[in-house]
This record gives sequence, C-alpha cells and structure tokens, in this order.
Amino acid sequence: MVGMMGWGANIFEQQEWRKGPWTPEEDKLLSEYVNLHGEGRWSSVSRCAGLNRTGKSCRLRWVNYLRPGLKRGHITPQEEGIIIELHALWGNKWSTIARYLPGRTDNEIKNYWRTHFKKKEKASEKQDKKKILRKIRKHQPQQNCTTTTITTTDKKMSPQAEDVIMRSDEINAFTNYDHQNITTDQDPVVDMPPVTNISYAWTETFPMDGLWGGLWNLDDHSLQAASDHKCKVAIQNQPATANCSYATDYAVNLCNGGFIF
DNA sequence: AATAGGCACAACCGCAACCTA
DNA sequence: ATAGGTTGCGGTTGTGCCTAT
Repeated sequence: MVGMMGWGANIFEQQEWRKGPWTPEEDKLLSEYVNLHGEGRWSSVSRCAGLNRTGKSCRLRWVNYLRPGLKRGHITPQEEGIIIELHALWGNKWSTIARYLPGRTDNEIKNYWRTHFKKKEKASEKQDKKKILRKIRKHQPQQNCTTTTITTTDKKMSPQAEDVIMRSDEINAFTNYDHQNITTDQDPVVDMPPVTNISYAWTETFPMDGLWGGLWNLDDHSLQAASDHKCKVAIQNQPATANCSYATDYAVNLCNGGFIF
C-alpha cells in the first residue's frame, strides 16, 4: 500500500512527510503512542512515535479511524433521521452534527450526506420554485387526510423510491418557501402534497424541521420500533399560516399511533 | 466475461480559530 | 498586543468494491 498511486508520496525526497493510506504498522505506532500519552500535541506525535506523518495526518487517522468507540457499518435509519434534522438546523456543521451521533465521525457523516443527498439537493435548488408549487397544486388531494404505509426493509432503491426522493425535494423547496407571504386565504398550495408509493427509507421522505424535531425526541426503543416495523404516516392537510413555524401541520403517526412534534 | 457507473470510505488540502510564549 | 505554532473544520479527491448492463 505504501507505493499506491494517487497520493503523491515521494520516497526520493528527504524530509517529505509520508502521505496516502496508513499501514497497520503506522496504526499500531500511533495507537500505542496515544494510549500512552493521550490525545493532543499532534505535531510531536510524529517525532515521538517514529511516524513520518504530519500532525494533521496523525490526528485525522486517530479521530476518524483508530479512536476507541467508533461505530462501523452503515448509517442506520435513525441516524439518518438525526443527520437530516440536524443538517436542516445547522447546515454543513459536520463536527457539530457528529457530536449527536456517538461513534460517528464528522468525516463519515459528511461523506454520507454527500453520497446520499447532495445530488438531490442540487437538483432541487435548480428548480424554479413556482414550477414546483404548481406541481404541488396539481397533486393536491381533496381529502383531509392521506395515510400511507411505508417500510424500511427494502435494501435497494426502487423506481417508486426515486419518485419519493423527488417528492422530498419538492417538499424541501416547499418548506423553504417564504412563509411570511403565505396566508390561508390567498394561497391554497400551502397544503401538503400527497405522498404515495413510498417503498424506501421513510426518513428521506419528510425532511421537515417539525417532523425531525419529533423523531429526535423519541427514545431509542421508539425509534427502533419505528424503523423495524411498518410505519403509518398520516398527513394532515392543514394550511400553513404566517405564524406557523414549519411548513404546515404535518402529523406523523408512528407505530403506536402517537403524533410526534 | 468485460466494463462502466455508483457508492463507501479514507485521506489530503486550505483556511480559520485558537493557543501560547 | 502579537506573531508563530497548533488544532479543528469543511471541501475535495483518490481508490477499491459492487452491481447493473
């Protein structure tokens, strides 16, 4: 791995810091040093531990890979929900978001976000809001409440799920709409668009502040139950008002029938 | 079977904030 | 007060694996 292409390692130049993937030997040296002396003083780690790495590189390796307690494996739906909520709240404050996800690193979360949401976000941003609102109006249901059954068991994204993602973008744009200009009298499009054919991660469907605020408040057991079983989502088509914090009054009925806000 | 594209992960870079002498 | 060093953060890129075609 030492000679891997692409990372600019140049073994012929003296005093050049090593770059590229870490070897097990380097990991061992770094781990032993940090376990012995604790974190911090990264610039001296390289000298003291016999590593030809910059302090920055040592810190990053420790924080993102070697540090005890790091979780491995895929982001769970619960974690995804938290990420979405906190990102809506703070934007790209990955380190801040990571503090609320024990065992996950900012790098991991950042990568996850970029992989799963960035493309969609960009596509969404390019869309004209008025066009979106027209679309929403077109799909607006007449009944007062739409109930949809969703599941999280699907591993791969189905075509329907793709549609849901697009809907999610519409909803995002919708929620970003200037609510100060919305009154129940003047614009019926403030009603929630119908959500149907959901077959992928339910967490991608409702990125509204209010919803995730609710999810965030659930305990682990409730969240686990919500993700392990089919969840029913009830959408109340109540119009938003100027003093409504969120886009509208969405109600999500998870498993046991309790609204969470 | 070959290959292109997407995804997950690891690591680097630049910059800003913070710390310390 | 300030300059230099250190640390932390966010953005970006490279690599390998997996999957669909």
